Amino acid sequence: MTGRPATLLDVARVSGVSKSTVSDALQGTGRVAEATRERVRRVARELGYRPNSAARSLRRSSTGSIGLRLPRTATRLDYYMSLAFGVVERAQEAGLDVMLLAPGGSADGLAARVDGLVIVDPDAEDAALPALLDAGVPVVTGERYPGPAAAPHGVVVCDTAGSLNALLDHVRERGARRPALLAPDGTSAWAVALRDTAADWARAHDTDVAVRLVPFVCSPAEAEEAAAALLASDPAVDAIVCAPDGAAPGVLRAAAGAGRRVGTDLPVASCVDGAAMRNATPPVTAVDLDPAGYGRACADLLSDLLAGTEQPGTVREHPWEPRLRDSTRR
Amino acid sequence: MTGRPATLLDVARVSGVSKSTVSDALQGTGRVAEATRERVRRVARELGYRPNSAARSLRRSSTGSIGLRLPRTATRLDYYMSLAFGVVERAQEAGLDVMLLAPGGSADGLAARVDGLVIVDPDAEDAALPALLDAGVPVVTGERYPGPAAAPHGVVVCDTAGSLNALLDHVRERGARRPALLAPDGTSAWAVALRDTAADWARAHDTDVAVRLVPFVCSPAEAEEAAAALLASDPAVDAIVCAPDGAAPGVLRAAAGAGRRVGTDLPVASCVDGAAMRNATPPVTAVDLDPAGYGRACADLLSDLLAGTEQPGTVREHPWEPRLRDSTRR
DNA sequence: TAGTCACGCCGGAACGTTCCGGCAAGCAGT
DNA sequence: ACTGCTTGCCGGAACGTTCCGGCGTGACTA
Repeated sequence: MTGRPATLLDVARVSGVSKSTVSDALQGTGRVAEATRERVRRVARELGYRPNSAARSLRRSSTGSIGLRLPRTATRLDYYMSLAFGVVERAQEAGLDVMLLAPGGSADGLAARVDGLVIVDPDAEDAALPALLDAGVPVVTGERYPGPAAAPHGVVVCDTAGSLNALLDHVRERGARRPALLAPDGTSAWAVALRDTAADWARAHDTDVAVRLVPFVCSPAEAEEAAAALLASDPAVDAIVCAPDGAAPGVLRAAAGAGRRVGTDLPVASCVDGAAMRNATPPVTAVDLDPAGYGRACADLLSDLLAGTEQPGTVREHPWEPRLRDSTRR
Repeated sequence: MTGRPATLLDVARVSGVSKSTVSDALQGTGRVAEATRERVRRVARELGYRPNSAARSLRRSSTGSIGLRLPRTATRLDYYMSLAFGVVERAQEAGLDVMLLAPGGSADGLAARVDGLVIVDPDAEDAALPALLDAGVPVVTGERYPGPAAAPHGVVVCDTAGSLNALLDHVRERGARRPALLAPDGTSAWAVALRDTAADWARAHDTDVAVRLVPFVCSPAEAEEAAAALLASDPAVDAIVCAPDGAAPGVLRAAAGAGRRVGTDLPVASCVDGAAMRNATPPVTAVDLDPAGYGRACADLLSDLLAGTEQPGTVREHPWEPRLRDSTRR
């Protein structure tokens, strides 16, 4: 039982065949009589045989693992954690291990240790990304890479425009005629898409959407200030949609401060769901980005790419789901 | 530049020595003239040589990577994410890769793929843990393992009792004479330590600490209900310390509902810091468990164990830090 | 009866590294 | 000049797997 682990050769000796046959029997490759295959399997099980992954990697020149790189961000950590678990689960189904990469770390010799890479929310500012994208292994990014480097082999995107439209339509249905958007500043793909979408929606509905910029990583205090200024300068605003997570609680406070009742005369919604939305008073309507599913989708695409069952350059879309809560209920 | 990656043999050929010498030169092992060593290093750099980790693992029979297992918990995800990054950073310094393990997954053949394991907040209910602890590789747990299995080779603990005492002392300094504790139910090591500590502190200060049980994973709504009941049934309570994260916002709401002013006549503090504490109104005094540092400490102990510079059975303590905020300010 | 073919299995060579034993040359001490 | 030691380097064997070519056997065909 204990002692040095059983090798292919041990199994071969015990079951009275050659190591090649054992390998074939266990892998399902080559030509092996069904009876032999069964016997070998049984012996392997009895000896507790575990293939040595290092030897296998060496021979196959593939490591059986993928790298996962997450952004180092103060907020949204729980979102990324769920996403990471999604990646791990899907990867495991494909027999792949997941290596967690340091958010700041370099690509140093990484290509030799992973078969592929999942990079979540790639940032144009991240100096290590070009090297990672060029590491010689398939790369899937979660959201598009806005930076200057080779395009990844696969991308999984979320329909930012669609979800913001849905939110705006929703508050309009609730009677809002002049919704406002607390949008993130900066030139990230997400921020730009949000602002464009708000403008398009306003045009389509022949109205205005007041856009107030807040920091990309937005504390409730900053959001409160922005929302308070918004409500003070433009009292006609009759709904607030806020984009960065962490912003909604601040908006709620600003609304209370301005004497507006959230849900009844001021619907509030958020583009990003999370514990803070569910637990706010009142709970805030939000778009659920399904981080675990998103992670699964990334790993899924990467494993298809690795298996060759999907073309490089593929872009897949991951669905979102509105969560309607009291903050937009009359 | 591109093409198949350079091997030891390539470097050897170019620099005119044998592969053994190249290996020795690059590893710093064996006896190599300084001039030769320098030349080999230069050639290796020029050829872009990266050691093949599979081959190295095979030969050394060590994989160069450790496994990280996190609990699957709805709350505290951001805490665990920071912790994970801490593990990765420290592991990287030791030249180790970190494999993220699926929270639910089994130990299946894992020992063959990692040199060691970090298991965070091991749960007695977790059926896979005994197998993991017995996987044949060194294991470090973050917090003690309360279950029935071999003890891990290393443990990093946080001084729960000390931090709760500090919090109770702090509110007492602020004038509280009859503090209450919202404690987690269940028999986890943490929950038990908290309740015992509260009893000890009460005895030492010749007073009572009203203890109200809330779920281990506690939503603000549940905490609000518990706190409201507490304040209603025992109006003499003049401070509330809450243990599970996520509870404090509910306590704040309950206090407002009972007409108490947090910070002035009702200090509130939390045993676990987080974004929700910092961003609450008022911000809540809490114990900062420094998750990233905690993760580093776990990886640090494991790497010492792997290097043989630390004895199996070692228990190390990770320091905590009080964060005093307005919720306990007069 | 000979030729052909599929089947079942085997041997050996890789994969790229580390590590051990050994060998030649140089140098000091007898 | 012989011994003994150190220095610098090398060859080869191992690690455990996969994969390719090949070989004997029996069945089927002509």
